[in-house]
Amino acid sequence: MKIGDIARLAGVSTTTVSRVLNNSKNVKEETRIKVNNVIKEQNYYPNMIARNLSSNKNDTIGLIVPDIKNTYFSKIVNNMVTNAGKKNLNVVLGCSNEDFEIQKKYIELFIKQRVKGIIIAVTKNSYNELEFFENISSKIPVVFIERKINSNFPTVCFENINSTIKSIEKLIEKGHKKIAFLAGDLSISTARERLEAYKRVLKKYNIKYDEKLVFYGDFSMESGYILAKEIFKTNVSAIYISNNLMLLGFLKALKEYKKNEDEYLISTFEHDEIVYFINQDINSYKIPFSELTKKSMDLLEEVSNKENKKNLVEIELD
Amino acid sequence: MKIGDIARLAGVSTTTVSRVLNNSKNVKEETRIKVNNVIKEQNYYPNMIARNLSSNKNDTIGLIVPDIKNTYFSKIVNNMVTNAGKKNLNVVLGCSNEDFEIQKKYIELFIKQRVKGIIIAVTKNSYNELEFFENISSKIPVVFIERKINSNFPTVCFENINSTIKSIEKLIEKGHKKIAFLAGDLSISTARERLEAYKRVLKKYNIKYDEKLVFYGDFSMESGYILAKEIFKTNVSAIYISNNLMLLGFLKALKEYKKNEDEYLISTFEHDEIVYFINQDINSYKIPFSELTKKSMDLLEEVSNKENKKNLVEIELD
DNA sequence: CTGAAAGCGCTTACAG
DNA sequence: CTGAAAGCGCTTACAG
Repeated sequence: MKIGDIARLAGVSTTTVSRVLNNSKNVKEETRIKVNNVIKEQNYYPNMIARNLSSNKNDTIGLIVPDIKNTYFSKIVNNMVTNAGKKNLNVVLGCSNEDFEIQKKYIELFIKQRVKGIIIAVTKNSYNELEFFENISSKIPVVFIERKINSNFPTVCFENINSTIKSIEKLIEKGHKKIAFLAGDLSISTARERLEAYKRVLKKYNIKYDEKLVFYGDFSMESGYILAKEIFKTNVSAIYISNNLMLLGFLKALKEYKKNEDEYLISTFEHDEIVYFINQDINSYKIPFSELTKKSMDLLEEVSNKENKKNLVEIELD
Repeated sequence: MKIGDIARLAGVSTTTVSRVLNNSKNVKEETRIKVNNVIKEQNYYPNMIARNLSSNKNDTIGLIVPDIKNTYFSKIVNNMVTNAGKKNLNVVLGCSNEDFEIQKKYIELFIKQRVKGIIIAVTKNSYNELEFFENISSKIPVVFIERKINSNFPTVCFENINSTIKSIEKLIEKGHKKIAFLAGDLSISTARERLEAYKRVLKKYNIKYDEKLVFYGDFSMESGYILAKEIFKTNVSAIYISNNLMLLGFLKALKEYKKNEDEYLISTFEHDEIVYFINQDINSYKIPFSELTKKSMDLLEEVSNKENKKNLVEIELD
């Protein structure tokens, strides 16, 4: 069943059927009804492949995330798919698993697919590959989300520095001066920014920066678990943990070592609802993922039309 | 940059470029090299939209899941995308959120997109809509995963009944005769099959089926939480919980009521790694998600070629 | 081993 | 308000 069949059955030209399909103004009401009836009767679905080719448009966007098993990213995926669906846009998904080569493969796949654009939360170390991303961006609209690679590229992310400062202030307000910091993988912008925030807030409160209180991890549960054991050896009782997975690793260690829940006061950026089952008192943000996905789709649209005024959209948290 | 440009620059016809692009046999080595050089130089990516239209093929598959925030399904998505990527197939994703109308919208979107086929874990109650699915299946290859709707439709899922029987036997082996059962949403096949298994295993061990020990939930965390409180009123100490989310709800209640961890012996179908942080002693399966996704893609291929011998592929667990 | 030409199923100026 | 015809960027018999 193709547009020509509908045309024949309705006794009109394919042009007219196309107009009806696209809700074009210039169709007599009577004709429109006649055509729509045939479409209904035949249960006809227009071929978007053909439409996209001839109109040089595309209604699918490519989304690439580094780790969909991490609930932080599965929430992003969920929101993106849902918000895209509302606009009748499809989402093709790539999971890079933090591997640059796999990420590259998905990007190429999506370029060949001539998707409307690519929205990407890059793998670690991607900020070393600016040339690659410049090249890609010249072939297809690209919007970076969650993780920045460079201020020249269109990016939508959450405001990290002030948000993290506020989180750490909550610890200070409770009287803590010795605050441990669990850093994420510093080849990822969010990890760097959160560490920067730690340094700034200490300065703000005239607390001396102590290198021994900074523990370098990699955003994984494993590293949170390992570093927890290091922290147990110190006498700190307040901690900022740089992401949800490291928090889980930390909590796991807490449990294994039969530590009391309130032995540590913890702040983190975001954590899964699941954590409420373990410890109620962790300070974190409720992250507006839906806003992130909407704004990234908006920016993608602007980039497509080469009308993006600003490249960096930062979403404030509270 | 299109195939004609490459042809011109290489001094050959578009036919030849197309042959090179598709690794066709009949091209002189010299020509192939010449063409490939131009492709490299121009950083040319063939337009798959056009290829798909003219060859009447498609290299993307549509995947629809009911709830991607549930780690059970995000694991399926992750494995599907990864395994598809290895075959250079794209995956467009739909998240139905257990809503039949949304599911329908994604299906129609994917049909219009003329995807290679649809792999779907249906929403609850979908088994009431056989006519709809028959209709769809006549337009596009469809493979059902995880949840069955009817034995006439191509389906890949995990073996539920014997697997659940074995899980419950583990409780019986430890001397338990009074075993509570937390049922999932019975409009979903997996919930029905697990309940059936419960009945069968009781019969097998000559344990009287006691309606009061069956608690009807809906697969949600919330319902696990609520039913836990009911269970606390009874004197059972062994429980089968029908899925991962209900387990979490149960554990949450356990914690809130300051129950001892070993007060209940629990079996379940699958649970997130996260549960190890809460309770080490829960009996469950390690689910081979990768196998599910591979077999569903294989079956989709067979269905496409109308050469599927059997409609139901059940994956045994151990 | 190579190429001219028709065709995939749509859209879109253009003409009326 | 409607339609004939060209075009989107490929593939694929067919002929040589």
